[in-house]
Amino acid sequence: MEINQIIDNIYPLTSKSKNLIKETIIEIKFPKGHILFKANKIETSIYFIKKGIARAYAYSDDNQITFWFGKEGDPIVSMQSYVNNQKGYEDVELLEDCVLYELKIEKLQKLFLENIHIANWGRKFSELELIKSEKRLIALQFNTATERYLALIENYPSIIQRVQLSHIASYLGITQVSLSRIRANIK
Amino acid sequence: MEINQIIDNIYPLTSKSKNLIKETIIEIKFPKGHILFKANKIETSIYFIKKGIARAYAYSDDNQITFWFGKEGDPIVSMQSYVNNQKGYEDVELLEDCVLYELKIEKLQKLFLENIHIANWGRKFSELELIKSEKRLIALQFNTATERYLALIENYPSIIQRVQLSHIASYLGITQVSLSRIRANIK
DNA sequence: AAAACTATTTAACAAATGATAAAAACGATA
DNA sequence: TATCGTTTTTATCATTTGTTAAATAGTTTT
Repeated sequence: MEINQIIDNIYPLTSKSKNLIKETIIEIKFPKGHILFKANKIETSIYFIKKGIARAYAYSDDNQITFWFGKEGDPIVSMQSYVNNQKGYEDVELLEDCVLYELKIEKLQKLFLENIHIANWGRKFSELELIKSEKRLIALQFNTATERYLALIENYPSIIQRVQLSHIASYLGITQVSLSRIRANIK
Repeated sequence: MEINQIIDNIYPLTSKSKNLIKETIIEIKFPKGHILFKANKIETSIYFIKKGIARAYAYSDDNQITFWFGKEGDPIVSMQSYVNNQKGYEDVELLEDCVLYELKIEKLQKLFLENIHIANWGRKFSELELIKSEKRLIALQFNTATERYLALIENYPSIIQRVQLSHIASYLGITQVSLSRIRANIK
């Protein structure tokens, strides 16, 4: 997805303000398997996905638990770094060859203080992420694993083709074995 | 908690900007049991809790599931109304006699467009709520019910005195019976 | 195509949680 | 204090999910 559309989908800006954001952005490619963010590190950039798919995961004991997927148009953000300038707890791995738009957090925050339209764009950005997070939280609390799996393939059918089931299982809050069972029961 | 402190805890403002927000705020009291927000309704206000405690819940089949608690200093927001001007899915019930600060969403949004400091205050507000939501999500996905219960009483010991266990159980994503079992096993 | 490696499914048993009902504890109030 | 209503705990059994290991399927490499 092109950067103009990504920016405007969050909150439409005049081309003047949009250009101020775009001047801080560079396009950058990474191969499949690249680790974009490392846990326990303060990240200095956020990204938007032009092409590709990524996951964020953290460790629980020895095993990785995926808690976020991003695809074309989605932002990749270490919230602890972005909001509090603190170390994040997640790795982000690219699951396909990716083309990303990179924004330096420092430059963006400078724009927030200088340009009210961009400040409101940044406000809207967090508001939309908050809505996503809240919906995800409620799904996890209200729905069974089977319901969450059906909702996922309903909302994003091609994820099954693009992401391996072990990652999807941990995203759903269950083991891979349990997901396999659920898939067998649905048919 | 006083409104000046609540505002400054989100993002410190000059007294001039802070006064613009404070001019839109009224203090208002409600008795225990009052239903502040109703599901399937567009809410026109957000609140901050000066004194008291509240919960948000929604229905799953016939039973209420609590997915949020708020205490002194916390905001009470129907995110769907606040962000998208759409109907929310939650009721908010006051669990004690409460003193609240009320802000009309419309007035606040007008200030966001007029005052860059307030726009950044609004940005920070959502960012902080987002961090809370993400932490909650990860706790739900990573930790067992027992761990979530222990973390809750660690972070907020007095909640056991202020909120009945059936609400806490659904907040933790388990039944009341299951929570009772967990509590019996801990001792 | 065979071999090596990885991902997914299946099986068997253990542990955690859900559902329902009854008992006990707690609070409010007459 | 006795009674009524509500909340919490306990008990029992069913269901779901976890754990471990082995089997199968799918991919990549040689």
